[in-house]
Amino acid sequence: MATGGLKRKNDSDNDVKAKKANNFWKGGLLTSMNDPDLQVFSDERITVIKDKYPKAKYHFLIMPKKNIPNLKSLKKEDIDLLKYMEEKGRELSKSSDAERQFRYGYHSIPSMSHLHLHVISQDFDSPCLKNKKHWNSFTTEYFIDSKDIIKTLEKTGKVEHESFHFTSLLKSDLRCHVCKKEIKTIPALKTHIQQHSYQVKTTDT
DNA sequence: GTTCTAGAAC
DNA sequence: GTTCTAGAAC
Repeated sequence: MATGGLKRKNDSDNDVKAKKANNFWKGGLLTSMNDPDLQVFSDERITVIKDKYPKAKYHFLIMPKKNIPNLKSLKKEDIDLLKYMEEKGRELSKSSDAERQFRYGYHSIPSMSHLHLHVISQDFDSPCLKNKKHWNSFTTEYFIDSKDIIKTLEKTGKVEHESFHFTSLLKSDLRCHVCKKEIKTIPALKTHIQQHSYQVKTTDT
């Protein structure tokens, strides 16, 4: 049928347009980098912004000015830059709240383009933390410590991993990051972690 | 990455 | 009936 062929062509055109429109958000970090409301620090090598949808009381993103799309594009020559980013992150968390526990790391499979180091306090106390993917992306091995990335890069000259393993981690059962207890739902988990709020301070360990 | 919302789970 | 999750977004 003639209309059949025409319809298919229009559909595929629309698919291409839709895909473009639907993927536009992936570049959002480049816009956020230059947003004065989000930017907290900038020098010749890096820009630091507040995460637009923070998943804890303190949640920063540290990005190189140099265009590094993802972990896979890292080269040995970037080791100093990665160390500098982590160091800046530690300074920043100390000046934000020296008593609070933080982690410094990368998502194994980030949603957005442009390499970004997460600097995130371990209270996970935020209305923007809403679902299983949010939780598991910061509390399972999906979150890779900066130190481990640097170690791997130093040892092997690259950072690569099997994506299926990490994708499946996002679907893991919810577990408290402090006491490892399994909690059935996000609302129950959010209530539960409040009782650990004193433990995610670094003063009395 | 978020928003929206259908329908699963309770 | 309400809470909660999970998949589409043209």
